[in-house]
Amino acid sequence: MPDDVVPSSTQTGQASFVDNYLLYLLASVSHHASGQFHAHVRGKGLRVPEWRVLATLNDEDGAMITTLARISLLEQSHLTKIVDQMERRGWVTRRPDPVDARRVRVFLTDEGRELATDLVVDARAHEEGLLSRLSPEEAAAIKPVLKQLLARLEP
Amino acid sequence: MPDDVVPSSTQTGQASFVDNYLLYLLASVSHHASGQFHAHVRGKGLRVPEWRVLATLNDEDGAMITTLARISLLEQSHLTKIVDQMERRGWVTRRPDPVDARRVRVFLTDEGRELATDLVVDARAHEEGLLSRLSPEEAAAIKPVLKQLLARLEP
DNA sequence: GGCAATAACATGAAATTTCATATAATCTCG
DNA sequence: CGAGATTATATGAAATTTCATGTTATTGCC
Repeated sequence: MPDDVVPSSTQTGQASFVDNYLLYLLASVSHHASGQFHAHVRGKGLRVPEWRVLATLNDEDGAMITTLARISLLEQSHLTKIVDQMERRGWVTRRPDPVDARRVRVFLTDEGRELATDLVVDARAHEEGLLSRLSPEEAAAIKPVLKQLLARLEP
Repeated sequence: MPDDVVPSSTQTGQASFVDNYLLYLLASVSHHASGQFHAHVRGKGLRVPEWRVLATLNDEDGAMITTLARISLLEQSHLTKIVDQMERRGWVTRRPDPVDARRVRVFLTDEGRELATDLVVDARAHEEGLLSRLSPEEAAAIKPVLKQLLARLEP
């Protein structure tokens, strides 16, 4: 067993740390899988954060800026700027909350809702394509596991 | 069944699109789980991309700029700048590839290796904490599923 | 060998994102 | 009721990240 067979560096390929590190696997899968759909989103003339906001509003129209930011995984001040843009583009409108004047509620316009609806259809189709790459058992397991981890994480 | 019980918006909370969308679950879990460790990394005076590069080099010292960028999920030109910083900080050094002079190989300095080693220890501990929040079955399933999806994704 | 095509890295400007802070409204509670 | 604390959003400067391109080196062919 000559030791000159083994390179001095750890480039032999097997069990490296990163390739088996949960946070890396999550980031990597998210990066590559989302990357595919993000290319589609950009092709339609949207930026990624805009797509996130549309999808969130499609679920819960009239959400507050802060809520949108939290769900969209964006900073509040960043989200304010995204909404500025989207308002100029005619996809959303701001309306003050009748109860609490500090709050700004963001609503989809008709055009925005149409765009959101279309993209959600595309997203569902893309998701199906992703899940079809897994065995039925794996496909059935992945979302529950992620939801469970998420549930035990945020609080 | 009076319809004024149901708000006009879809704020009833149950099955929204986003909360069940695979790419959102991945992004969200990655965001929140990594966020915890990233706070630790920043507390040690590193930026997140620097930690990624250290971890990658710890696995494969002397990697090329392009390889580092791909593994670290960063753009090439961005990675060049990260390496600039890390070189100034004394954590890595650049050396030309003896075979192909276009290539730049990045090596950990002693200080960089020490930092990387420490952080990998911390990362393993943090990962254990995350996995402990799942049932044994879930914990056993998550990495294989992610690896499988990743394997069927990149090519 | 030599020329076109490709690959690796660097660079500066542009775009995006974050940070610190300002403004305004609401809440808490003495 | 009112002063201080807190919450929601906006804003401008600073930092980060991306984009387009430049330079240098290598490869593939003819």
